[in-house]
Amino acid sequence: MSRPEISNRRVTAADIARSLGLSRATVGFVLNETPGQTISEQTKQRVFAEAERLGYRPHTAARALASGRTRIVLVVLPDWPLDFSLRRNLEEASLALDEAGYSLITYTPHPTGQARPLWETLAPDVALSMVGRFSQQQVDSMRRAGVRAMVPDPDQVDADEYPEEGPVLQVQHLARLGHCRIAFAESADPRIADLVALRHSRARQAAEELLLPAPVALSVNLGDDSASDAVRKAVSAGVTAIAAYNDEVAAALVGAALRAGIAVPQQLSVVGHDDAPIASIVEPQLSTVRIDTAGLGRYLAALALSAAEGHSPPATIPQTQLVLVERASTLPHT
Amino acid sequence: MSRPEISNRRVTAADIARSLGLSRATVGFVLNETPGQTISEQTKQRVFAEAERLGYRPHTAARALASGRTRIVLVVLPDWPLDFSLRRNLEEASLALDEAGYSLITYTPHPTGQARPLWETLAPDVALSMVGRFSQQQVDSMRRAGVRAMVPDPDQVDADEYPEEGPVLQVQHLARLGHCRIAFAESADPRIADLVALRHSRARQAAEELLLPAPVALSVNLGDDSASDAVRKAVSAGVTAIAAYNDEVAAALVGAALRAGIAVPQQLSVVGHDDAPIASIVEPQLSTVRIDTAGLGRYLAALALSAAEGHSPPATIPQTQLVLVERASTLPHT
DNA sequence: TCGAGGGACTAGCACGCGCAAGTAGATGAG
DNA sequence: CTCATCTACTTGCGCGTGCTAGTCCCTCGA
Repeated sequence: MSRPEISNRRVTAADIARSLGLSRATVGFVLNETPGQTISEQTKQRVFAEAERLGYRPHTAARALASGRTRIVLVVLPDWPLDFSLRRNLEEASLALDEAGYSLITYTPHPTGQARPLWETLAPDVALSMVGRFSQQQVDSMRRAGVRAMVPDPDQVDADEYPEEGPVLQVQHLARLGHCRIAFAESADPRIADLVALRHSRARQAAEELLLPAPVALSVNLGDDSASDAVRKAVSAGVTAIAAYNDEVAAALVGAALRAGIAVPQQLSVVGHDDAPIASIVEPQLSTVRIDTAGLGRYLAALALSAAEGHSPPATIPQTQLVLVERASTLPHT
Repeated sequence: MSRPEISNRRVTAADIARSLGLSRATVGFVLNETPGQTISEQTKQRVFAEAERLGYRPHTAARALASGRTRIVLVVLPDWPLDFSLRRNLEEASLALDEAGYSLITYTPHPTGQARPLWETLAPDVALSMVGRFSQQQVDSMRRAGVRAMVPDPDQVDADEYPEEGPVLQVQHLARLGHCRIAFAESADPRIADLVALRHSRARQAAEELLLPAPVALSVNLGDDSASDAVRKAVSAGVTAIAAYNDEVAAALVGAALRAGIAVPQQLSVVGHDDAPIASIVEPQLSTVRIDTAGLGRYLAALALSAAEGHSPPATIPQTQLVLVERASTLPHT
């Protein structure tokens, strides 16, 4: 019934206390659910109700100053455009962190390195790298800025890499369709060279295990004509099926093939990776590998949280479910 | 534990003062170059030197609490992948802001909208939208969170509106090809409803000026079958050409048309917007509108700064050059 | 009757900084 | 010599929270 008072000042915990005839401390204890305090249930409810009524929002800066923790997780991203799946991961992670009262902020360091790195001004509780390990210089800078935890932990050298199983699924799928001459199409973008190489090598391993010849290596640069060259190279090498680094590369190959008069999937099968929107947009729709991005995102969040609160990290990388989605861009070899 | 003790505490302005036998206020005045204070040159130099020596970094949270300003500029980005030029412009803006003591933080609101928006926890001084105007709900939320300035300014309804000329180019292009029955395909995504509506209305205006009937309104939701419905609706309305909100929508329409046995561009022309990578990936390659964002970065920074400090905005909007890139998805009406 | 032992709170400091209001000493005008 | 003015500082409050160290009252056992 009673409307929140109209005032340009922001609502503080002291306002709640005053309006309820309580002390600031009590209000703080209730709102933070501080352990070791005995507050009557009735008072708690009154505080919650009044906070709601007044539209109270804790002042982040004040809280950070008092507690020494910012409740910020800084995710350091590489300089290349985000894969669809990575974006979804981050969204999922952000949601999970938000629930725990943390904020996820993304940051791409500048190549020039002129500006102060964002962690110096934000002083996040946790810095999480999606680019590999932090450099010693970065680690020092973060420590000085008060970053209490980093992922991967610079003190622990053992690297638990994400087991890229997607390319394995791609190759197995193509093999099951009877394709023997397979190619793997890399993205030529140097900034993602590591991940590209990893996926390529996993594809090679998978082929080896299936006693297939090593995949022909193709390279596609989005934005120029290299996809046409790649298709030409593949065809002249007798390739009947291509596993692509991701859906964009796959789509580029499909487009180039069609332009060259090569029917997809009748003459050439192409399988993508990530199940990005583009996979179901293009014609023919792409067979691809779907990643359990939600699970991965939650894992990321759990990793950051454990680092923030000093728990031990989640036991294992969840066996995220990869699924090969069969659409129209792959067909049995004839 | 693991490290030899290096004075665990962070360096504060009080440390500098103590070490120099000065008061904290003096140090503060020097470091902030506070106007209206007379400090001897010698003292200034000693303060600067000592700050440097001790590696002093102002505590952002404390400063924000005391001054009421966070010196953060929050750039709200759309949910689609950023093209390279926009990325570089953001970097440029970030650099320029850094020089002025501000930090640029990017933020992409979550589709689910479940998490608290980042501005509530960061309380930036300025929120800058790259997605069109902020919704009234967002504006209210930001005001409540203490955001002092927004770009574009929600109070100035017509000012500094980015003149969306892209749709005009699309319609003019289609008209020049002889198409009369034109449709505009919106994205159904509610997150970008404002920008979608703006482009749609610009397309409508352009059609009107060319004495064409108002474009048929189509709505496409990436990820479901709505593109097929849209194509069906367009064809039954006698439409021969579609201007799409962006390249993804355009690609989805092209895919759906092909699947329905409608030849693109022979029976249906489609023109996209943004010149995103997908535009040159799909087959047929999309005619689209390329946005030249050169210089936009520094302009953005200047815009944010003027909003932050209450100056009048920079006079000159750089004349961003829009170009219609003609590819294979549009043909003259027969 | 008294004191111990809670339950339910409150008083108040610390966090690091910005900034308004003061103050001691030097200088110059009348 | 007095007083105003200026320089070069210092004192100290307040920003909104988190949290330690109480305080007050009520109940209960002896």
